[in-house]
Amino acid sequence: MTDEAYVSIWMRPEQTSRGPKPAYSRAQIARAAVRIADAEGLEAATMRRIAAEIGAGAMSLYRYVPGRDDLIVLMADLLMGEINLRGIPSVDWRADLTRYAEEVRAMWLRHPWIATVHRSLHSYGPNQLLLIEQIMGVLDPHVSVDENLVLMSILNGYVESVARDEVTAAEELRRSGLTEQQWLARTHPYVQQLLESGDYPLFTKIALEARHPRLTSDAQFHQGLTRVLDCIATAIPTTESQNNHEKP
Amino acid sequence: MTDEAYVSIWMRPEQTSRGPKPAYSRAQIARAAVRIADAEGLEAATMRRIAAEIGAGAMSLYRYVPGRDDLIVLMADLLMGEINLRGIPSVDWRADLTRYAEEVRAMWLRHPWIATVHRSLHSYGPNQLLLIEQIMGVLDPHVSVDENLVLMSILNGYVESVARDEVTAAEELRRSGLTEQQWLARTHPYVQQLLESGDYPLFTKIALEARHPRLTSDAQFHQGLTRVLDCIATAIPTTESQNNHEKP
DNA sequence: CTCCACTGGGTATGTTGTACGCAGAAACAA
DNA sequence: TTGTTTCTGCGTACAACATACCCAGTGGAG
Repeated sequence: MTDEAYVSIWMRPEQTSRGPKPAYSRAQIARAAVRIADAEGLEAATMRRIAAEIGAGAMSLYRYVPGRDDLIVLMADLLMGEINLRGIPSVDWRADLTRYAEEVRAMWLRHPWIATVHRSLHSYGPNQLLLIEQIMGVLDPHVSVDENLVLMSILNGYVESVARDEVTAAEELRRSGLTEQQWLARTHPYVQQLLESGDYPLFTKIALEARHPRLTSDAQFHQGLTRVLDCIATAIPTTESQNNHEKP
Repeated sequence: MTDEAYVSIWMRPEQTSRGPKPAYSRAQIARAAVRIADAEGLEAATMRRIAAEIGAGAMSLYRYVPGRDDLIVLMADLLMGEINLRGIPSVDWRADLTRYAEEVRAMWLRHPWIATVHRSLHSYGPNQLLLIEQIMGVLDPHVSVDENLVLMSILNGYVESVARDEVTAAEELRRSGLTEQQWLARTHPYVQQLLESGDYPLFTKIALEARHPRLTSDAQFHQGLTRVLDCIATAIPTTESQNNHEKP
């Protein structure tokens, strides 16, 4: 299915000309793979397992996809399509970016395995590209393209890194096969050892004094998000709706 | 080497009591693995390959490390030890955080495979924990622990997400085995197709009008970093050295 | 009706992490 | 010193993986 000048799966559309009608489709295969990865992790989504899920033989998948890596690219783009940005951009950029951040994080939590997928320009499919269009459209009326790129890289960096931490922990818990209580009980001795060693005073300060880690992960997320959006606000020249800053 | 209540490799220190003197060591094995991963990617650092690198039999490694995943944890902590933060915290928090950001990014570029490693609390080794101590120490005199956590998560999010994008591209190039020119020539048709489709006006605007993507990656990185630090500055109550803002 | 580009998929191969077992070495107990 | 125990290095073996190759069957093009 590949030849020497292969670039990406997006340059190799599904084609059907002569011969028997295909029994399956890329979308069907990708959806089955996502289902398995959601439930049991990306490493469980093997070619054989995916094929079994749709009732096909293992080697049949290679009629639709050059290899497993390309299939994962398809899966990732499917996920990007789940992000619902209807009504964006609106008149309220801050609300738009908040909604975007929440949607991205929610998608990550639904599909924790996305943290293991490498994404770069040539792997961007239609859904990812559409997302870029919509999100760049939010600040496009207010700032230059260059400024827009910088600000979105800060926002995306924050959102993805928080989401990454959350799903890393969630995946570890799932992989362990333990309940959350059991897992915490297992991890506790290590934390205890660090605290008692006395070598890590600031880590100790975080563990003992900080209220942030005791908030719900939702609240933690929004706390940082608010700061990021405040930062973006200062970069926007003339805003009629100057947002409410609160300093405790 | 593992039993039912296994937590992490940091709870299982290297021990030597009875029996023959070990011929190798965890550190030696981890260093060899890092060397291979740097040169050929993490997937090339197989147990057999690492063992061969130090002149051992494949199964000998399991006398030092419970499994490959734990070895990768050791490798990651070795990398954290490369980050040189001598003289931090100083009196100038902005210089400190800039240096930290640059050091982290430089480390990522030296070891691109770090992007594929999942890190979470119970995988944090001594070097990672020391890094946390040092970096939390920078703003500790100026803000509350909670504020500090939020601000550092924004900074780390930015730094790691930019570094991640850079090393993803670099790894793709390496994996292709092509020169940069050849690689760009390969990718070009896809970009061209996107531009010509007319479906992605903002993507087109970025490709044609933006100057940001034409800067060196160093300059791109520092541009966003400056903004992040400006954002942090607004969260610090009384600063004697109010930094120079420039608005074009 | 003939052809052949296509399909589904069985079999086979090379590579991986790692379980198991064994021979030898070093510390301990006598 | 002399067992005895507990460690070491590591060869062999195995299950799981992605996937190359092959072949039989199918259905639109001529």
